[in-house]
Amino acid sequence: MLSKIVREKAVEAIESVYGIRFTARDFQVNPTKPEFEGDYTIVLFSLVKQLNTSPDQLGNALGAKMIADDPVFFESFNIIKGFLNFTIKPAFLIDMLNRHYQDPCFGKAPMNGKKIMVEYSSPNTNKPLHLGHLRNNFLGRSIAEILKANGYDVLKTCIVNDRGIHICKSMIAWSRYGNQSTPTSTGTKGDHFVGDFYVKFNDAYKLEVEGLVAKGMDKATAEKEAPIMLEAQQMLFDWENGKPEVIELWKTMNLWVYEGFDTTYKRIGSDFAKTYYESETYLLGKDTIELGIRKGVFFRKEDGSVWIDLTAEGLDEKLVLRKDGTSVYITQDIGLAQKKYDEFGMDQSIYVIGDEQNYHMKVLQLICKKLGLPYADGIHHLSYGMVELPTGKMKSREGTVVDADDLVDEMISISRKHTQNLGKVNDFSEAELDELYNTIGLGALKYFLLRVDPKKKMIFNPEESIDFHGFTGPFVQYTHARIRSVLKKSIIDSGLKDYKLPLLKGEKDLLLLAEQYEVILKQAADGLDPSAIATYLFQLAQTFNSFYAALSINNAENEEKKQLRLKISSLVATIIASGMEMLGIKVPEKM
RNA sequence: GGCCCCGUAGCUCAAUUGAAUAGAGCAUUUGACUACGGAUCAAAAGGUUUCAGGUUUGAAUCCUGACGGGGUCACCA
Repeated sequence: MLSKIVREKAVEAIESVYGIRFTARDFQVNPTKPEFEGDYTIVLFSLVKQLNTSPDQLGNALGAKMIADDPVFFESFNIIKGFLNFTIKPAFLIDMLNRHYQDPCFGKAPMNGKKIMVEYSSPNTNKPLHLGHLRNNFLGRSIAEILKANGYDVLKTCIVNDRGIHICKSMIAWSRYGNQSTPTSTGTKGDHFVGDFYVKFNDAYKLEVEGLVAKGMDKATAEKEAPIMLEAQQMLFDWENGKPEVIELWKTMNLWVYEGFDTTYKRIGSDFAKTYYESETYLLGKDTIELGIRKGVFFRKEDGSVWIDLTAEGLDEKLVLRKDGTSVYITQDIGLAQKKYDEFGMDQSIYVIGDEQNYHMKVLQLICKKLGLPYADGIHHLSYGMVELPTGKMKSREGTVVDADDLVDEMISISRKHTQNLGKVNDFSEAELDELYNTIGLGALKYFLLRVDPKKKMIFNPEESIDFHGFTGPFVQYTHARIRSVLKKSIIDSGLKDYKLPLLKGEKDLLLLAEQYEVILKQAADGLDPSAIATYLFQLAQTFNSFYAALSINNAENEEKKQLRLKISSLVATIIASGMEMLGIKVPEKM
């Protein structure tokens, strides 16, 4: 961690020269901009004021002192307009290179004894997964990997919304229009099969409402009185009362969906240590509500419904239990939070949920805090933005949803086309080719969704397919394959112990960049932000490709340079493989 | 309407969380394979960071206001 080392050395130097102890946060240390000479820069302005001196005076005093104290670490310094730039001696970088050039654990932290739960995916069992779910799945999976690399004991969980009125809608539609067909009998993937009936329900519902309105009923009443809707509500009632044929149908249809989800999850690489089903947890939380009433956190209105008053916190009054005693969404979440904590006792719990639920999650955490629950502070909502089309939000009712399976298929088929055009893997078997197409197609898709800041909504244009050139997954994968190919042509010996030649720009750039990997990993974990890694890996790959074009590796000027560049290449490939793994993306040896 | 989020090149995104001349990719134009992989590299062009004020040595970043876009305010989940 060069920036940290420079910072610490600066703190010491200031103390010994001026007798004042600063903390590391009082001033900034950045990598030096390429147009200036140096590797790391101390920004002097914030110090000047408190030390009552000029930037030049401070810079000279600090620079001289730091070089005198650490002549083996710092080579030189210069001051430009309040910026103190240091050049680092190669020895530090060479030492790092020797230790880590093929170390898969480079940059990762040792176990810290903390347990984190990451809940993600959380699908409904009434329709297939779409592009928004993909962002959720990739984010959740990636965050889990990043936290693991930072020393946490990570537990991936998923809550399946397998119950409720929306599920009954598919069931009603199938009863009415299904004619006993099944995914097998129609050759349809189970989740799509059920999803189609969900659409059928909405079509039929719309027609019935229109019919009632035509007969003179007002729209709001018609929406409540449409026979198909009443049927669905009756079915939900029957389900809750355990009516055998309803439960039977529900089980059958859910099974179809799970088979479909399973296939998709396997393809995209989502897995969970524990899956919760809402049908098994929706009654939880009621006793917590009772506890809250006793504690005075909640209050009961005359009609029997239970509420919490959050107006003091700038929010509203929020219902936590219906007047008939049944639970609402938040009641279940309160219960599930408790259950998870009872089962796993984690220090933190991360919910990967879209930003349309910001308010809900705020309320959830606030309630847990007011109840004095031990896990309240550990709740963290990883709120991500919607994936939108150029025309706006995706809407299932308007058929403007980008289906996950379709998109994955398309990505794989594009990667097949590209690969075949290039014709570099003619020695691959059919099975190897299929795996390669998968690796590249999914790599492009995952990288596309993970390279932007999770908090921001992003736009996906289905008209233009996802790119395979430039700032993309395949670019990074290509760089890895290229390095592996070069490395196969030579042997790395154990030399370089006393490397004395100066480092060329391309060589030093890569070493400095590689050195930052550890900091990037930490940043990604602290900010729950995989895009930090995606951006970094692209920069690393790009820097390598420039280096590759400018300097020969296997035909270097001498053996020492050759070994240096082989090791640098190996380090870069190691970091790419490690970083891509955190994004859930595989890297091929050849492509 | 209340509350929350967002507005950066033609398009999609960055900017080390307040620092030096705001960076990439795509698209456009030009150049580079008998040196290790051209899914690459080198270069050109593209910006009043929505607008108007303010704080600061320093603002895309912080504050105020306007304009534009989105989310949310269910006894739905």
